[in-house]
Amino acid sequence: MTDHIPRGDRSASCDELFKALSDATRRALLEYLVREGEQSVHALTAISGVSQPMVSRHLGKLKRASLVTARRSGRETYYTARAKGLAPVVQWMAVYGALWSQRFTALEDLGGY
Amino acid sequence: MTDHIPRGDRSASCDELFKALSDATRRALLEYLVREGEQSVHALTAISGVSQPMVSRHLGKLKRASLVTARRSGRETYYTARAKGLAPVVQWMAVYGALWSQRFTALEDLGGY
DNA sequence: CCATCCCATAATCGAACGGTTATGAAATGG
DNA sequence: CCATTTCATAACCGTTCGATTATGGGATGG
Repeated sequence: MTDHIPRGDRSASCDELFKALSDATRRALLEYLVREGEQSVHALTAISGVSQPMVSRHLGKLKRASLVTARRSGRETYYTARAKGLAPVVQWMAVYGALWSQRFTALEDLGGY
Repeated sequence: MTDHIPRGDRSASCDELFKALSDATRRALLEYLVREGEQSVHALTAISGVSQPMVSRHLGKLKRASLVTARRSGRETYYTARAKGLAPVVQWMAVYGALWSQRFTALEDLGGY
């Protein structure tokens, strides 16, 4: 409330976000977390197709990009997709997508071409 | 009309798009094209902060990602931001952003900033 | 014509990246 | 306790990437 500008420390920069999303394996992990909810590294490794250390590193990047959060319980670490993480990218798309459509008067119906 | 799914041949894959958007210089070029409209490589080089060959290569990537089009006129090449290029990413965001918001019932301060 | 301008490509370099195996550190369970 | 599970980190390798300088090839204009 005291905070009009929501540029919190947990909000990643657009650059970091786009970089995090630019890898297919990372997106697959993220998509799985979105669809299935909180998952352990073990479970994510099972469906990722890459080694466990690689999964950990990918999750680390997603975490640094504020796209996931980690919860440690015993010897397992559970990762969860973070809701507000995509906000900066959504905003970027809104700004440039909007200007874009506006400039071209939306002769594109997104479905028609 | 025969085509319900907008998966046209000129539409780049999500992977290619995210990769194209993952570089700050490339995004700056794209943003400039969106704001200022069609520009020559010369003009883009002037505002990019990198060398002309690098601008050409960045534009090449944006073009391969279907985010810009090129028009050659004499010895100059004019690049234009392409409206429909962002569609796959917008769709991706819609799908996962939606599920996300739904799951967390949030999207709370997205309007705040 | 010839010098010039605009652009693209080639060669090259260092940094970053995705991936692997090996190792180590906690927590769990028999 | 000791073996095992779970995860993270380290060391390493090949590839990709961003960026540079150098080169070449078309248009342009004196």
